[in-house]
Amino acid sequence: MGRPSRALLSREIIARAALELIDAGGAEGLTMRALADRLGVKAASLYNHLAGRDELLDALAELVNEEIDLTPLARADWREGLAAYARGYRAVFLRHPNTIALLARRRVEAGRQLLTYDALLAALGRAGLDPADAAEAAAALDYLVLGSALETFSAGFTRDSAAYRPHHPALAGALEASDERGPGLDERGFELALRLLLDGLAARAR
Amino acid sequence: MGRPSRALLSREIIARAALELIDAGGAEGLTMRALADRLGVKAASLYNHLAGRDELLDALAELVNEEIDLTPLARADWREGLAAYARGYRAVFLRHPNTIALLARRRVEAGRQLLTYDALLAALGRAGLDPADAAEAAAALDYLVLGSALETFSAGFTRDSAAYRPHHPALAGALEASDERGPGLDERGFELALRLLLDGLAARAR
DNA sequence: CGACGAAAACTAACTTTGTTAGTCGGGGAC
DNA sequence: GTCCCCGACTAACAAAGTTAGTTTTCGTCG
Repeated sequence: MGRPSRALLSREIIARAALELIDAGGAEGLTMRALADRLGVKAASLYNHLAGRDELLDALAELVNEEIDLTPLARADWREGLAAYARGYRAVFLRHPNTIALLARRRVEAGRQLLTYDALLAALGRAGLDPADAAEAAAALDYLVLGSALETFSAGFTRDSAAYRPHHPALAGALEASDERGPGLDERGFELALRLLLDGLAARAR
Repeated sequence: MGRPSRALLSREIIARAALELIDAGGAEGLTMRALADRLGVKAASLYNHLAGRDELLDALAELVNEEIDLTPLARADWREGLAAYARGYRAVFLRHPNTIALLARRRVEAGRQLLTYDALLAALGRAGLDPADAAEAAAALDYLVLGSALETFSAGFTRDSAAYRPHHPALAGALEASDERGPGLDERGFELALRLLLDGLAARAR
C-alpha cells in the first residue's frame, strides 16, 4: 500500500478511538489489534504515532483529563466554584467508568495538572485560607474527588436490602432507610462529603 | 515428577507470593511464569489451585483486604474508632502501593465487605446518625479513604517549590508554606479531610 | 524539475504471556 | 493389594505487544 496521500492516524485520533472502544467494550477490549481494526488500519501502523501501549494509555489519560472542566475554579464565589469543579470531575469518570482501572495511578500530562492545582490553590486562597492550609485542603479535596470517581459505594449491594437483615442488621437498616430517600445513594454520599468539607474549610478560613 | 508427597501450593501460598512479587517489582512483574518461578514450580501447576489470572487477582484482593484492621470499628468511642479504621485502611495501601492499579474497582470477597460495612454503619449509628444519614456518611467515608489510599497528592511536584513560581504562583506559595510545616503533606491533607468529615458528622448527629 | 530522505502505511514474524491437554507418580479409600 | 484422584509435570496453542523490513507518497533542497 505504501504511504497514503493524507495520514489516516494521529496520536489524538488513536486516543479517541481507544476511548470509544473502552467505553463500549470495557478495558479488556482495548488491544492494539482491535484498536487498529476500528481505525481501518493494521496494528503495526499505530507504532508510527505511539511508542507502545503505555504511551497509548498516556494519551488516553490526557484525553479524559481534558474533559474535566477547570473554568469553575476561576469563579468569584470560591465555594460554588470548588463544588462545580468537583462535580464535573466526578461526572467525567461516571461517563467513562471503564477507564478507571487503566488510568488509576497514572500521572497526568504535567502542564495541565499543574494548572489545575494552581487554580485550585488560588480558589482556596480566595476562600481565606493561608497557603499552608490551602495545600492541605487541596490534597483533601483531591482525595474526595478521586475516591468518589473511582468507587461506586452502592454497587456492592445487589440483593434486596431485607436479605441482609439476618447477618448484617445495621447494613440492612441503612439501605432500607436510604431507599426511602430514593435512588442515588452514591451521589448523596458524595454531596454530603463535599458539603462537610467545604463547610469545614469555610469555618477554618474565618 | 508426579504428585509430590505434600502439596507445594495452595491458593493462599500463591497469593502471598504474588503480593511479594508485586511489592518488590511492580504490577508488571506479576506473570504466571514469574510467580511459578518464585514458588519453585511450573506455571501450569498454578491452575490446579486457581481458575486463572483473574482468580489470582481475587485472591490477592482478599489478602490485602484482610490486612485492614476492622477491630477499631467496634470501639465504644465511635469517632476514634472511625478515625483509626480509616488510618489503617490507608496504611495498608501505602504498604502495598503497586497493588492499587490491579485491585482498583475489583469487588472484594463479599463476606468481608458486608462485614465491614455493617460495622461501619453500626459505628455511625452509635454516633447518633439516623440510618439514612448513616448510609450517606458511610459512602462519604469510603470515598475519602479510597481516594487517599490511591493518590499521592504531593508526588506530582518533583521540582523545588520556587521553580513553580513564574507560571504557577499559588502552587508555589502553597508548597513553600507547607514545607515549613515539615514533610508529610499527604498525611496532613488526609487528616484534615478526616477531621472535617467527622466534625461534620458529629454536628449532624446532634 | 528531479533526486532524496523522512513519514506512514503495509506484511511477516518474533516474544511473552495466559491457558489447556495430556502424562506421571504417590497416598488414601475400599 | 488395587484403584483412582490429586497435584506436580511437559508440551503446545492462541492472543497480544512489538519489531524488522518494504513500499509509496510527500516535502524539500539542490
